[in-house]
Formats: sequence, C-alpha cells, structure tokens
Amino acid sequence: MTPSSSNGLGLKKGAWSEHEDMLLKDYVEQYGEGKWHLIPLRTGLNRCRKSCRLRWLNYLRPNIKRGDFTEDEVDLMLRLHKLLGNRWSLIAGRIPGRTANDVKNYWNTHIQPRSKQQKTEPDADKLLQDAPVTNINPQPHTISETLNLSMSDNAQIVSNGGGNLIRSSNEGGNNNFNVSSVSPNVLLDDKINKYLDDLFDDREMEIEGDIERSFGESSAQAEALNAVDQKEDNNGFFDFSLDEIMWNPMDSQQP
DNA sequence: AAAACCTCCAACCGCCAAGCG
DNA sequence: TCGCTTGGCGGTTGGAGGTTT
Repeated sequence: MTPSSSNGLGLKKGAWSEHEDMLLKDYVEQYGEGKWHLIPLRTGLNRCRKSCRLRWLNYLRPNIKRGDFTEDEVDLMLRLHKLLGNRWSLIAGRIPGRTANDVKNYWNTHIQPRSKQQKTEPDADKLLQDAPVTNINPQPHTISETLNLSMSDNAQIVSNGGGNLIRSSNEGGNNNFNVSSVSPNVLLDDKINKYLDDLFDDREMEIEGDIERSFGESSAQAEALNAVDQKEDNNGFFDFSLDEIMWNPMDSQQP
C-alpha cells in the first residue's frame, strides 16, 4: 500500500488527501450515504466505491470518537464479543461513536494478544508469581460524565466526582455495603482477565455445546441478537444492564 | 545518534447476501 | 431461475510513528 499507488483501472489507492476527504464529505452532504458507485461520476474523485464507503464510515462520518477506549466501552465490548463473536459491526453499533474497524483493531491489538498468550502459556500464573511484584496504586483518572453503568442489582460502579471510580456491593441485599475505590485501569485489567478466564472455562464450553445441541447454533444466536435489538433505543444507544446482555437463552427466566 | 524492533490503525482484499432485470 | 451489480462484512496487510537497544 503505497501512498499514491493506483490499480489497473487507474483508481487511486492508499492514504486519502484532505482534498479527497472534502470531495467525499461534500458528496455525502449533498446526496446522502449510499450510491457509492456514483461518487467518481459526481465528484471526480478517483477512488473505488469500497474505498469511498470505508473512508466515510471509518473516518469522515460525524460523531466518530477518537482516542483510547474508555473502561466502560471495553467492558461492553468484552461482553458483546462473548455474546456475538467477531461480529464487529454489531458490536460497534452498540458502542456509540466507535466504528467496526475501531473495535476490530482494538480487539486485535489489545485483547487477542493476551488471549493467545494465556492459551499458549498455561503456566502464566506461575510466571506471574515469579515475576517481580508491582504494586498497583489507584491513579487519578478523568472519566466521561455520562458513565452510568448498571452492573447488576447488587454491584455498581459510579464516579465519586473526584476522578476515581467507586465499586460498591450489597451482599445478599442486607444493606451492608462494601465500598472500595479502584482505578479504571485496574478495573479494565480485572475485566479483561475475567473475560479470558471465562473464555477458557471448560464448563462454559460444555454449556455452549448444550445450547447448540438444544436449539441449534443459529437459533440461539438469533434469540440473543433479538434480545439485544429489542433493547436498542431510537438513538442507537443501548438501554439495558450488562447482566441483561449476558442473559443466557438456556436460563428459564429472562432478566 | 542511529539502527532495529514494536505497536497501532487506516486501508485494502476477498467473500457473501440482497436486490434487480 | 440466473447472472449481474451493489452494499456490507471480517480478515489481513503494511506504513507511520514510537520505543528500545
């Protein structure tokens, strides 16, 4: 992929220039999304339809978020991936401002390497024990004000207004709350590690096997997808608790 | 200071499904 | 029904920039 290479048809490939971005933006503002094949005709842009569509979806579209994924975005991604697999567009559709490419890239660079490492190094725990101990101290961290994750009925994560997160739990509903302050980074590691633990949990494999035997894979998946779709509000934002995402069709009671 | 190595992510590729004549 | 076109998706690549040696 050279910056200004072209294919056999004379179509330009590689990185987009500001001028090309402007042409594409103008086209979409005037004609709307779709009809990508008409772009070269109407704008003189020497790019193939696929390239135009991708550029718009992954870069030029309004409201695309840039920068690191937040802790709640990663948490949601992990859970949705567990439910949906590598269906990046579906996952991205439920993380506002993130594109399928963003999600896929993040997964491939941050999550997958750890997953592979854990798979190929069964003695990872021992190695960690032998490694020099690092004390992880809570660090001040700015988070989005809109963060309001509902984890479950008896465990919540909220901002304390001072930049740190508070994890609270109400064990057994007896009004005895355990509250601890944790940094988002630690939470993130917790969640990723928890996910990876679950991923290789033999019992879970058995359960999934049961689902496929009982319903057929497509049926279980469709049911799960419907559950997610029904919860989507008009703005494309999700309106369900994380426990609900993890609802298992095998469970007798839906949350 | 510079070479080697690593990480990230924008962009490309090939495939598939839907729509249409 | 068949073949073509188009939109869309997931997997992969490779260049840019950062980090380490």
